[in-house]
Amino acid sequence: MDTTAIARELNAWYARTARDLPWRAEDATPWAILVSEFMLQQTQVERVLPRWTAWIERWPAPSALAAEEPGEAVRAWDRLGYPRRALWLHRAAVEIAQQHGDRVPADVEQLLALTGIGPYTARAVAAFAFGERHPVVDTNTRRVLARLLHGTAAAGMPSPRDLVDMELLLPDDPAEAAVFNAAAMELGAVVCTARAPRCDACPVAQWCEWRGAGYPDNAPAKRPRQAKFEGSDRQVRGRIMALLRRADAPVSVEDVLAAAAEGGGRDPEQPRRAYDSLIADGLVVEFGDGVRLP
DNA sequence: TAAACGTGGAC
DNA sequence: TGTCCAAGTTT
Repeated sequence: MDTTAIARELNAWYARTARDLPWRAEDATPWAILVSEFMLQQTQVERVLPRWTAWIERWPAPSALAAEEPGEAVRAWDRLGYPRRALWLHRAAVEIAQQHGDRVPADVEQLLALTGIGPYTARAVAAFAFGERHPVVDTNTRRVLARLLHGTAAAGMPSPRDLVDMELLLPDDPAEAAVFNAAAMELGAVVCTARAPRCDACPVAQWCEWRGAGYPDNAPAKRPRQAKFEGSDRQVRGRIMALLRRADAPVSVEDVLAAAAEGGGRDPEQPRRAYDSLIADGLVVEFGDGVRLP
């Protein structure tokens, strides 16, 4: 396995074809990159683009966001999903403003200490915003590594081995390594896709173990698939959040529970359960005799 | 450690 | 139409 050739070809492909995304621009600030990573967690590029642009324009620095109420972050988050991320991003902005002099830290350990930043995001920010050499492994890269290195149709459960695998291919030069991290993600996102991979467009197809084995249907066991969304507590929580984002004044609990019940679910306790969970998450707060965003 | 956490696009 | 899946993190 010629790891040097793989890195060279993949980076050249990236230089040739990479999507022109604003957080990849030369003048993108570490804060702008950090915001993009929060938004991109479990969320596709196309849906993130308009929210990211508005966000960076409105809050060009962590301190600008930190000066707002958390609910403003939740509102600006709009329908990106998982609104707890908006709360966490606001919290991270406060931490950066107060503890790091309004500068996003470059150190992985310090990034990991920020709210809402885990192993992926910490390394992504260190690599993409500061050019540090780290293996950055997301779901796209895990699939690419699974096929290229292990000859399996899909990745298994996330594991520390993912970082070891990536390190095997990662160029020594930090700048090239940063590009390679982005290129592996890009390949997984646009060519080596989960459903219908476009191997004819793949710059590293000649080294791909899965292809060499004739595309066996050998995907390792994965975590059980997501529960049905229709009728779920998630859906009900989403309804409540949509109502409160729209409201410019506190909403009565009765109205909130009524909106939560609109789907007409079987479980009579579901509206209250969803409401209580939002209170527990801090996404909804009681205010006077009503409720609103925090 | 596994479950919980939104929303929308693709097929 | 229903299922899969998407730049993960937290408790």
